Amino acid sequence: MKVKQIRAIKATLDIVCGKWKAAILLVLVGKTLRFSEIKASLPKINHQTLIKQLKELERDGLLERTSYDEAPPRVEYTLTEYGEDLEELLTHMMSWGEKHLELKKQPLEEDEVIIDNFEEERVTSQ
Amino acid sequence: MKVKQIRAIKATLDIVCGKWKAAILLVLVGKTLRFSEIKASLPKINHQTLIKQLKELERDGLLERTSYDEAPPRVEYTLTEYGEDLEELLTHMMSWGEKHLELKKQPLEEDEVIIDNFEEERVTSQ
DNA sequence: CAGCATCCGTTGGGATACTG
DNA sequence: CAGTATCCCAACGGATGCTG
Repeated sequence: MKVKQIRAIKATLDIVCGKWKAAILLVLVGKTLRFSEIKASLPKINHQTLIKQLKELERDGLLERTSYDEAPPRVEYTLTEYGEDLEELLTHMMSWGEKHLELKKQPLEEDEVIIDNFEEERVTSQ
Repeated sequence: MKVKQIRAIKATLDIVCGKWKAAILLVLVGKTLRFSEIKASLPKINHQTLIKQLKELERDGLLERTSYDEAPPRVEYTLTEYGEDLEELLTHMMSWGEKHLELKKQPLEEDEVIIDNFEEERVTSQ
């Protein structure tokens, strides 16, 4: 076992493990959205929290922020190459998570709506 | 965008995002280890913390705990099918993380030793 | 050896209010 | 509209001490 490996994994997790990080990234895949549009896609996220998480994602090089000097202000966010690369990984996580949730006898309902509150009661099952 | 997808991803992240979870899982891949052996592989982890994280991983169905009624006590941990399935995902995370770390001009040094302290100073680069 | 109970400091998400 | 500046609280990792 190499430290190298676990370091790389931790690096990934540190970036993606924020409560809304994955959702934000998914929303932005293949698109360029304004702050308000992201917010609209994630109704339950706190305004301030969204700003923080976007900043972190920007700092970590996953997305690019473009600020237009207008009134009213307009700011757009796009995934960088590395952000887009993450989609594949997120899909992978999704596959595993689905299988695991089914195992736990917590079948997911079909749901076509926009991302709303995906957290809710996480069954701690103890 | 479906709530379903992000829920599955969150389920995965919730399980894997503990500070030592990934390391513990990696150590256990393909093996059956005693508590003390896991502890020995992860010198920097706190005794109590390891117990907690193992319990969570057990609760989440990733590993199985076998307690032998002996003196001194002996307890062994093995990955379940679902735990083993995670290896592929962890490898995927590793690939992405390596690429990302290289981008950040923080090349990783080769290191053949056992998992030690892989965290240390995470360069926040701001 | 493995585990429990307890306490503690830090952190991260969230709420609120205010700016250009 | 987008962002800053604070404050708050719950949760987690970690430290210590005790048990069979």
